[in-house]
Amino acid sequence: MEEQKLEVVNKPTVNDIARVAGVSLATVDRVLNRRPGVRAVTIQKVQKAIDELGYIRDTAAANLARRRVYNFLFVLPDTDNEFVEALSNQIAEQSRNQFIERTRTSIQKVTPFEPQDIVEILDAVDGREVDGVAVFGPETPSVRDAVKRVRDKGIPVVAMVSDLPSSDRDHFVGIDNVSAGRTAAHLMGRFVHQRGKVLVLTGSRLARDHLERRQGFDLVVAEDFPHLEVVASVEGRDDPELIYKMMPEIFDSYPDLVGIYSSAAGNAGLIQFLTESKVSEELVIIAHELTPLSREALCMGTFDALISQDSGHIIRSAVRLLRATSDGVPFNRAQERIRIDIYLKENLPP
Amino acid sequence: MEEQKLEVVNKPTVNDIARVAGVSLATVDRVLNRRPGVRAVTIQKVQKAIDELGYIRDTAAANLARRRVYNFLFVLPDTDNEFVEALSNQIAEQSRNQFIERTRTSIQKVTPFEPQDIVEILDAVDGREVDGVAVFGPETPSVRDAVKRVRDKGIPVVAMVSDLPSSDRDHFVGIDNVSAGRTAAHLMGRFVHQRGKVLVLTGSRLARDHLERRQGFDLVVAEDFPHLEVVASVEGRDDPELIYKMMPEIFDSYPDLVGIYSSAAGNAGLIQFLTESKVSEELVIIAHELTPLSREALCMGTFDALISQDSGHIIRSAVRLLRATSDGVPFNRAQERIRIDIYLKENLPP
DNA sequence: TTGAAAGCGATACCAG
DNA sequence: CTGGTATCGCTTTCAA
Repeated sequence: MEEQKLEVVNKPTVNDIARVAGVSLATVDRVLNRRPGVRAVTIQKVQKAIDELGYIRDTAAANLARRRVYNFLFVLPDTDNEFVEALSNQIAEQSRNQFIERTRTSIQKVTPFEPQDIVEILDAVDGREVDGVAVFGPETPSVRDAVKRVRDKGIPVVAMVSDLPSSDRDHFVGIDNVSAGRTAAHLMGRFVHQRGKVLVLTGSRLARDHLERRQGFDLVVAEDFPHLEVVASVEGRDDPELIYKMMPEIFDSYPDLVGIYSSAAGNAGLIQFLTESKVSEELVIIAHELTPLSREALCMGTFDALISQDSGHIIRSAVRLLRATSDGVPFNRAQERIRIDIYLKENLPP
Repeated sequence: MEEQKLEVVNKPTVNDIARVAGVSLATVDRVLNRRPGVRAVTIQKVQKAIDELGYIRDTAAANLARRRVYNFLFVLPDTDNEFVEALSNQIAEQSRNQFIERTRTSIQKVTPFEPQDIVEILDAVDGREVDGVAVFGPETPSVRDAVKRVRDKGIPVVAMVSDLPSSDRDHFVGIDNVSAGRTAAHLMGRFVHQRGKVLVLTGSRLARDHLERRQGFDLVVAEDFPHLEVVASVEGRDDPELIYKMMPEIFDSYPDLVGIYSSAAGNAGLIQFLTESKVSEELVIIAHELTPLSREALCMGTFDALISQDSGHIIRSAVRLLRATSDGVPFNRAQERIRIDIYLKENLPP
């Protein structure tokens, strides 16, 4: 029959399964979605047909029929930090496209470095309203536990930017921060020609990303660049003003400072100090995240390189992962890998 | 069960338009798809309803009803070049996912640096079988004209990796190659400490990407790094053996060579020569594209840095652009921008 | 435990 | 010119 020819060319549908298995559409659907109320024998029959035909579900059609809408919640620290702002902006900008793809996103801002806040938000998550959560927050036992509780409710959670490892984690959306620190160290080692001291400006010891960066940085300097010495790192709490105030003392303490690795946020304070105080042009500065401010500093030559992660990619990736996890379908690891971007003044995006 | 709360936010459908405009579904569809046979007044009515409701078409549903299948053709040079291979592999790897998204891809290999071949393929493209074409090829007048002819048939074309500018081009999927050359120069300038000569190893003068890279490289060295001098560039035709054979003479001619910018393909020949001949460890080598071979060279310290573009991203982007153009819908510029990736041995992907 | 039938949002064919 | 209606692939009542 002609019918057979079509079967070869077109991809099989639920109707094909039903016909081959000799059951109704409803039953096929029950088996497909692991719904109860089907005899074991029937399940076998249907499963056999599914396998034989090499059935692949048409998610678009399924979502249409189901009138599925994904509701995702983003939990971000409530700072005026440019990078966090970039993430918020991306969530807003992408919301139109996400809308078209049947997903709605909302943002909850929480007090920075205040785990208890995150815990409360997470515990308040209602599975009837929220289909997935993306969190950017510190890694503390309480946060980890709260994340686990959300997952136990069957709601997928992804960690953004800073990892929140757990045995049953869904995924981490961000760069390998140890590797980012190593990269910064390599650039520092090769950009600095003379012998001297290097300072690491960090954010908070609660922030896993900051710790990892520092760790990677120290390792590589020690291994590969004997002409450099990393001095005790300074905690800037991502606070521009604090950082600005701390700088003079640092330069007094280390007259032979040849480089600064600004591994966290608060670059505004650093930039302000550097431009005001006219430090040596030789001083190599490597910072994190491409933002309007850091971009400007890079162009002016105040910064020498930037280690960055694409905020647009992070948000898209978080949404794709949440959707995939929510549907129980696989995702493309390579596509979801967030790259460690290196920016010099020559490869800035337009 | 609880009442649905977000009911208000339901997005309008064709039915809503029909109801508001007081016409039938079929008429709404005609207006929506700019089909003929509708009175101007009626069009006005419908358009008004569309605008009022803020209608956004559900592409998934439309594609379902239309049983739309996108057929895209990729035209690639027929070389054993690792980067081209990576592109082919990506096309193959992604085909499963593309299949799910109703798009089929096929590949046509053409003799490298042989414009006539591309022209023939392009002229043979049949609009009934192909919905879009992605080309990676040299920029010659004949190729440009052939591309134009394809577009005139109403078939979208995107250029990959190497741009094929034209007044009515659809899009270019790849990095800004001038900027890539500038980036390589900056790294070279900062990595090389002593004074000396730098060689640019290029591929073909037909390849626009190679030309642009060289141009950017020269510019930045001249501007910012007076301790370096760029010598006449050498054309390796992306051929490892040729490159291997040429190297000894080059080193004889320039005893004070301090760096090589391998701006094209054929790195295997360069690597082979370098490892065999034990040249100075000081020599800085910057090459293009992350491949198994170049990755190894970077890890071993044979290469100092790699400028790269993500082959997976390029293919995904080409497909998304072709689909969007084909449907006449807008796309997200930021998402489709291919980054100039810089790889050091510390930030290699796993 | 199973099936028939009514949609989801959009398109397309056939009448009128 | 315009409208009615079947259909796309899948889900979901409601009956049987």
